Amino acid sequence: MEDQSRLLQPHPGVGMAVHSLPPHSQSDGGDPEGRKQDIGDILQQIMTITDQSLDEAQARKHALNCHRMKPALFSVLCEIKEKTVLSIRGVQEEEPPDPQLMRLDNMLLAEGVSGPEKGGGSAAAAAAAAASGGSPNDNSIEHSDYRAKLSQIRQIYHSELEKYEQACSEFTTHVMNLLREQSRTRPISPKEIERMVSIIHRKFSSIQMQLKQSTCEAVMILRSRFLDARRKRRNFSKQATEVLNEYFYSHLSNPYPSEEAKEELAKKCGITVSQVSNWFGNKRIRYKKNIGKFQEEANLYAAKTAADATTVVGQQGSQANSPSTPNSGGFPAPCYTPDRRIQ
DNA sequence: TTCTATGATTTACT
DNA sequence: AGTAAATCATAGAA
Repeated sequence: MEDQSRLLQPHPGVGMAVHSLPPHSQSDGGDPEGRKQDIGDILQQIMTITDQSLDEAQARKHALNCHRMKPALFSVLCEIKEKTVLSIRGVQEEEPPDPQLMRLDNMLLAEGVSGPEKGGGSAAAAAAAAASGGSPNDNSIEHSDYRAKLSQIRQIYHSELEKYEQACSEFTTHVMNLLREQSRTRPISPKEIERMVSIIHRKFSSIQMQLKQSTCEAVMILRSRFLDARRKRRNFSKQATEVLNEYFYSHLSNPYPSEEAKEELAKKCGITVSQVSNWFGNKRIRYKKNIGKFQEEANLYAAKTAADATTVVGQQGSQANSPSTPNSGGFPAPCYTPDRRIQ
């Protein structure tokens, strides 16, 4: 605290620079030549202080500190300082927020890497789902995989960030202590300390920026891999296709399975409900577009269901609960409508 | 390599 | 929300 009060305070009793030395310096014989010699000596000592060993330098420093001319020299330094500080001031003050950094921050926030952790990274999953426009309830395997990888990235990011912050604050306090220590021998304004701190922070934030950049890259790579995986098409098993086709052709007049039916089909085929929906969507449109092409297939499945029906009918009586007649043979171009199905 | 089949995605509509 | 229609992208056949 005592140091602080000393910062840049013109030494009491000392007015202007070299010309007004403390009175007792003049009692040194009052010889101008001798005084010049004296100052020259001191300056010489200061200049050569770096050439000495540490112990010598410490001793010298102490000696200089106690020198009777020290206050005068100190005040000179203060004055010089005051002038230079004035010229520095204003040159660098404003710190415009880096657009690049803001972009990175925004992206990390959007991806759920930075910002508050929401229950098990669901924010990230939601963000991914929203970004890809996919239905959020399927692809659970990929989703969990993606989430796991993302939370890993998140973890690394945060631990690194913490490390940087710790290092930064450690370094800052170290430098501040150093400056405070130095303020015993040279005048250091609080402004200067502030400046130094901001320089340090800038340096560290540029390192942080690198971290953010590489984190963003990692997320991008993960994202693209994830999306690629989703886009990668795997044909359904023969058996699954058979089950779906069976349903489709036996419900040809109304090939719109209910939610329950879809679930059942999904279970039978080992695929998701939205895959079933996709399949029926594709099938309807493709069948409608080119009925002729599907004729053979239709006949095949019609015969199949008919055969199945007869075996069941044998025991049950009239027609099985197949809701529509699998009008085998000539397929009239059915005109599907989502609400009142066939027209 | 090209072509076709097919699962997934996108867009627009109701 | 569910669908039609167009489109994308890849698997698998030729």
